[in-house]
Amino acid sequence: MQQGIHLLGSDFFEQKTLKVARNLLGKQLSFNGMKAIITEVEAYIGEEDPACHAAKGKTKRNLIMFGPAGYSYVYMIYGMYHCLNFVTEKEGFPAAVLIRSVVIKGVQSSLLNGPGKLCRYLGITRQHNAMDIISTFFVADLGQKVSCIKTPRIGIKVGTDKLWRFVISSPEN
DNA sequence: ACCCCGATCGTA
DNA sequence: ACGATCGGGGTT
Repeated sequence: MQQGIHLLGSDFFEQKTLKVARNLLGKQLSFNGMKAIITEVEAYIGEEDPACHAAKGKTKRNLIMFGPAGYSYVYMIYGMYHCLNFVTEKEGFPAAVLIRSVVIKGVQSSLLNGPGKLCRYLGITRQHNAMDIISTFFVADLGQKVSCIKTPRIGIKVGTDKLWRFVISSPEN
């Protein structure tokens, strides 16, 4: 990788999920030779969060969410799409951040502005579940400061009372 | 074996 | 507003 770029490891992800989510905005993710800036995320936090996949306890699918921070959680949705998440918080506490939108230089935003779309474009599938983030997605802090807005999460029927969606509102100060 | 549902997306 | 499409998870 380039010099001066700091890759985010388990120390970054093993924090409160809302903090991780907010701080993932503006970070760079590298996959299949493409560099994507994260512009929209959502937090899913614990068994008390009805929208979290861990709300009904541990299953084969959501097992990785119960493990230590710093691993990917990729699942298939609606039989056609995949969603990329980064597991957060301490082992035993199931939580993750869903990557909902990214931008890639020179790529139409319409191909990247949705969790299913960005996985399709980047080539992320279930085989990328439970991977070590630092050596698979190379999430990097480029030192870019961004501001953001908070909104309710999208596309869910429960848990819409929480403002757990974070979107970049302006690229720089 | 069967049924229901979904952290989506494209089309209408 | 709606259908595509199929794996996960619970139930019979």
